[in-house]
Amino acid sequence: MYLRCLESLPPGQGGVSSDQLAALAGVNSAKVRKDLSYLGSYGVRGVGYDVEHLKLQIGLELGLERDWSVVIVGIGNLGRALANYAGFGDRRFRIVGLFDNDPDKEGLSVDSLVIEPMDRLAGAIADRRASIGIITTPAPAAQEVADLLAMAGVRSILNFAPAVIRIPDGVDVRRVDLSTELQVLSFYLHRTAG
Amino acid sequence: MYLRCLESLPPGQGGVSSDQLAALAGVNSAKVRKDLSYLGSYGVRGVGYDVEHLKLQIGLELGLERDWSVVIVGIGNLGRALANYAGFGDRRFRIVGLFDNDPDKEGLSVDSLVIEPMDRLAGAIADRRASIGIITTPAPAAQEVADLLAMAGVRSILNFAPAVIRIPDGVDVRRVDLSTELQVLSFYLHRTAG
DNA sequence: GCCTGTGAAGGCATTCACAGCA
DNA sequence: TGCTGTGAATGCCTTCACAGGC
Repeated sequence: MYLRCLESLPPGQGGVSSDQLAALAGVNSAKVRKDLSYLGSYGVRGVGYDVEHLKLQIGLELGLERDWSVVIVGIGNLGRALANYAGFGDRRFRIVGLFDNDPDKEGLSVDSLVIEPMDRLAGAIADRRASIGIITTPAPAAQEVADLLAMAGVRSILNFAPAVIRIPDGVDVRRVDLSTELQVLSFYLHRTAG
Repeated sequence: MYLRCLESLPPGQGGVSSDQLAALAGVNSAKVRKDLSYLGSYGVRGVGYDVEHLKLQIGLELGLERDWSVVIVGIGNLGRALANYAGFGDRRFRIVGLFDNDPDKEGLSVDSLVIEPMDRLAGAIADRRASIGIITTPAPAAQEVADLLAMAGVRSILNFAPAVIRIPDGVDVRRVDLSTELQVLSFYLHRTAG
């Protein structure tokens, strides 16, 4: 988030204080300083942080100095939207495969990639060295897809299916659940008089 | 999340224990009990919780006994995907408006709704009693859209734009940031070797 | 015997507050 | 004077552990 805030700064701006960054990120300035202190002591007392240096250091810490290859499984509306999504961090994340179990979709192309059948998934992950898998299937298929991904060597999964999936140790999952987000909003609306 | 887990249970299952629910949700059983205890004492010692009753109570707490009207601003790939998204909680959330500032998109229809220009946004929110707004614009437009939404009376915002937006008190924002999610995955991959 | 409800303990993240340095 | 870096204080969330009830 700090990286994003730094990138939104005008190019000329050489330095930034924890107060400024806190305002941009919507957090407390002490938190900014403590967070950034984990990277090392890159700030200058009385002055602030050097924007370019900080961007570089955060990028290094996040592992953004290299590209990561990504496969997407489940090419419905959401999968297609993600495949087209230009916002994937300056192309640090390269999409190298689209998979769907619907034979009718096989061979259709989305953003210069061709949709492949599920039986090619494991081979493709190995061949193309994919380490991230995105699941955009319906909920019932999510666990099976996660198993396939993990088995084939994917070590990080972004799960958009509305289901909790279980994976082996060493594989990391993050869940993005649109309908849960809406339900949380519903809760707040309901709470604050409604 | 518990609600989702309960809904995934076979219809016949009358009761459920905190241990079972914990396994489904991927959390500690003490946490389940503590969380559910905020709803009231609906469990029976030695037995567990009644599935149907629990679903009802959670739904009530979340404000899901009524429908909420939603507008989506920014009808690119992601906005379109969300408009089509059948998974919006059993239609508890009704999409009542699609808006985009691109004149070429005006009048196009998506899932039985027609894309409208931005100058109709405020009127539509008032007329159709929308209380939730979804922002799927590019980052630079997000703040302006958020201001418009808040001004027009929307009280909850789901922000998919990769930007931190500032809104008046009384308006609630949740952020879903796909590229941040990927960067977090990148961090873990980077961390755990290679 | 089994499972809930909950005080108490523990752990983690945030914030405070200020010493230290430019 | 201005702003960082960080111990100490705070507060929150999670987990433990067990009394209480079926």
